[in-house]
Amino acid sequence: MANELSERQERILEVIRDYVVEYGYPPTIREIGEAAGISSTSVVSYNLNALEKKGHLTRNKDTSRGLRLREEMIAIPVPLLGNIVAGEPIPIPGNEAPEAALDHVAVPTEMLTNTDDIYALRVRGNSMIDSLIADGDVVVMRHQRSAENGDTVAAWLVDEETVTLKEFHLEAGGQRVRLQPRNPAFDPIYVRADKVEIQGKVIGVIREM
Amino acid sequence: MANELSERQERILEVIRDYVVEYGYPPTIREIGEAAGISSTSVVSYNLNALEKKGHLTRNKDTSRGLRLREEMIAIPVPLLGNIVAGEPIPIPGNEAPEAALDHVAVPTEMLTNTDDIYALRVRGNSMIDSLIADGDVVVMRHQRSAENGDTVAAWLVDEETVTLKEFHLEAGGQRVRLQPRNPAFDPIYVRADKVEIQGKVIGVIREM
DNA sequence: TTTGACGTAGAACATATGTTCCTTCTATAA
DNA sequence: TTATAGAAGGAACATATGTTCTACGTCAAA
Repeated sequence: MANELSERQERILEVIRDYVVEYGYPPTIREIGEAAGISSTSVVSYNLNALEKKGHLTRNKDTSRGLRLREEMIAIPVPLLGNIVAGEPIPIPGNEAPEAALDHVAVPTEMLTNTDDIYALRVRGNSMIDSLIADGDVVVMRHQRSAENGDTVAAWLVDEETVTLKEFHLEAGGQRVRLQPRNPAFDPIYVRADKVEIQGKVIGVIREM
Repeated sequence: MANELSERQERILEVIRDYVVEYGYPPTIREIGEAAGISSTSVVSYNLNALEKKGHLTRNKDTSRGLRLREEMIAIPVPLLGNIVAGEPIPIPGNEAPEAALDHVAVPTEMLTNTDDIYALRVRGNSMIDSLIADGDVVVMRHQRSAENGDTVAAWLVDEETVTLKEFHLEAGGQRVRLQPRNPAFDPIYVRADKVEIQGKVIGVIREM
């Protein structure tokens, strides 16, 4: 029973997408109508409600431009705290200086659940190449001091005084940590558990070319 | 001369960011005022104009919620056309079936200039590991049949019947193509120019973990 | 002190924009 | 055919929302 979209509804969705991309905010009912070739505002509203019922968007009553696509195309501004270099610890998102962010990068919403403790770093140098991360990449991080097996974490190697991004595995009854590169062409590193400090979890990588 | 932001303006920017994340569209002047502790709409408007002059956002006259942050947090919905597997040619974004997209992924605006001919593919398998791309990654592509030196392209190797993502270099007076992995630990491939077909240019990679 | 730029308030105003209501048209079931 | 529901069109309406104008306080230059 009509869970598919009418041609008109497909068109409306497309119009909204295009509009948001162009202007950065959703269109009004009249703008949708104009772009979709619908003269009556009530008809647009009618179809918008139908689209909401079918789960393609959300409306906010009595609110101008008060709609949002389910596809959720909004990207979250994440503070870009600086560069990550192999020889230095990772800067922590301190409450002290939230203004310290160099800039912000847009991160696709799907990549995030809650936005607290999330920050980004631009990678300098190719020291992370064995974890498939190159010079210039942006890594999206969640700040945390512990990790579960299988997490890709930023680990501070106490002896080497180096940060590295690797897959975390606690072994030998918690005595030893295996840091597994995400690139199968490279070998894991084994370190005594007390010689590793977790600085955060890697939740995403964004590379522009 | 006052290119810095006043405390109030910082606050307004923050309010807008939070609001957009929460609702998917920008706040009204009154909503900004309420959240920032400003009683007068004209003051909000005044500071919005100041922020526009300083380049932090754009306003659209007489338009409700007609503002957009320069940081450009909108992500663009890009059609996710399918999987890329080493043994098969890359699906082309055909006008025939624009509905063929499996899904859409949000791509940070900065990654894109114009949105035509852009599509995304999910990588299956680790055959692209030498270009720092792993199983599960999403590659953002621009469809094109030619490439310039230094572009990272999706290349179809005629003899091997394989697609690979590599840096493109035309050498030997156009006779030979060098396909350079983006990972310095791997060696380049040399192919006769007529044995390579460009299928598109890689403009970005998104990895969620 | 006076002047003027800047930031702030509050109220009035104009209009941008969602909603409601009444009709009309079509298609399908009774 | 008649009845009923879905979809569409148009106009009137209510209000959400940006703009304008006047006034006030502060601060630095003249």
